[in-house]
Amino acid sequence: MSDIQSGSEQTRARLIEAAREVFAQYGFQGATVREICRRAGANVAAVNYHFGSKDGLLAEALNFSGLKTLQTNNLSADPCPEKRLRLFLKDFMLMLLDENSASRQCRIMARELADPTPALDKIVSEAIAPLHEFLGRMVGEIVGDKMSAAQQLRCVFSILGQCSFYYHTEPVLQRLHPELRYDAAEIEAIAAHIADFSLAAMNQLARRTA
Amino acid sequence: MSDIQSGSEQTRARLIEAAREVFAQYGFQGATVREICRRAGANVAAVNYHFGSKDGLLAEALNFSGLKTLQTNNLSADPCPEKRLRLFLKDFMLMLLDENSASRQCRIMARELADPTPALDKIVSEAIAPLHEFLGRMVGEIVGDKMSAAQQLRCVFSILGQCSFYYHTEPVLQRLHPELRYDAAEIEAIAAHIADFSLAAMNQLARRTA
DNA sequence: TTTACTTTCAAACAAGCGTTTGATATGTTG
DNA sequence: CAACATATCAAACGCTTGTTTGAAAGTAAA
Repeated sequence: MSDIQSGSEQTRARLIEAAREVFAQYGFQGATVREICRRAGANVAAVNYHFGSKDGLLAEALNFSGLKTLQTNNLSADPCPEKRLRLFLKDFMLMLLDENSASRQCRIMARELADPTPALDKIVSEAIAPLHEFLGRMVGEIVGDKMSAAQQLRCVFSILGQCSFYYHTEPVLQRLHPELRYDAAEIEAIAAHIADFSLAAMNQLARRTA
Repeated sequence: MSDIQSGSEQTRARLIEAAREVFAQYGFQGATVREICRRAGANVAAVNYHFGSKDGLLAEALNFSGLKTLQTNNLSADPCPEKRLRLFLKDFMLMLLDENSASRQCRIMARELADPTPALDKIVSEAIAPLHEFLGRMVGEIVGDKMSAAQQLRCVFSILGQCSFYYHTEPVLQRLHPELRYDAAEIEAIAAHIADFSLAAMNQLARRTA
């Protein structure tokens, strides 16, 4: 502990950072321990020494802080739930589509959905379940008591479905609409559309059943 | 050709069928040639003999006829575009979520999105692009000329996003709502919600800009 | 310095992968 | 029948994988 960090802690941190890159890029199956160690400048045996196994490294590489701060900041942003939904969608889509450290976490999570490993349990309980509850409360504020719980849940799914579509369909859009790029302006336009579309639907459906 | 099929053709067919199972279950990377041949009751060398390679087998295992007939049947079902959208969503969600041979094709396609191989080009050009155009025309009939082309495209994405969400999020729902099962009644309820939600949104948005 | 412990490393291990090989049946054709 | 092309097979090839090993280097206290 002569330096800021012990050598061991530095290696651990570099391995975790490299693992996030490689897991996000290739998925758990496609990622190789050797590539992670190469990027971290560490020996192949380092992963098993510090994390026990490749699975152990994945568990430590997960990080949901970005998603959590997004939600806590949103709650204190505005009293109007419609405005909070618009704000949430903008931040969420930027996190999902813009290239940043949080989007890498999203990539890892999305890959777990397509090809679950034991890490999916942690992802669901610590990230997805809170997100569903967060959006559930927001939808509840918007439609009031004019919808059943099942209807409200499906509205949450409709919102999340629209968001995740743009994420999943990126390789398709590159082939069908190569002129379309996910720059900041485009992402905000997408978020605005999802907000318009979803609020229009919820208001109309709440009015109809009222 | 003494029998109904030559022995060679039978082996080919069994390999393709087994490949669809295994690719859908494990993805292209996770699927092994040995497992496919075991299920087909064929020798390990059979894949390379009949299809050249594992990639070649995947290319032959793709089949979009279910998706195509769904669209052609839909076009002649009803003159009213709203009703056609409802019908399409019911059929599409049944294909996506109910267990049948078509849903296996969807699994293979979805896995290609998460982890593209050269087969994605064929999937996009032969299945996804026609589907986007099909829905684009339907949305155009519904909103008329009250929306820009970009807005209409985003409405198509909103509809497809809601559909694919229920597919992608199945492993999550098993953990969060284990009581929820994708039986025929539930799938039809989901399809009806997506139709209600999307038609309410499109009608409201078309009215607003008009 | 000696001792004990932690961390790194090159090398190897065992298992699994897609693919290839050459022999062996199988069926068709002259 | 003989000759030939096709199809199947056990076996092996070359390579990559996650993991293990035992020695070497580094670090800290006695």
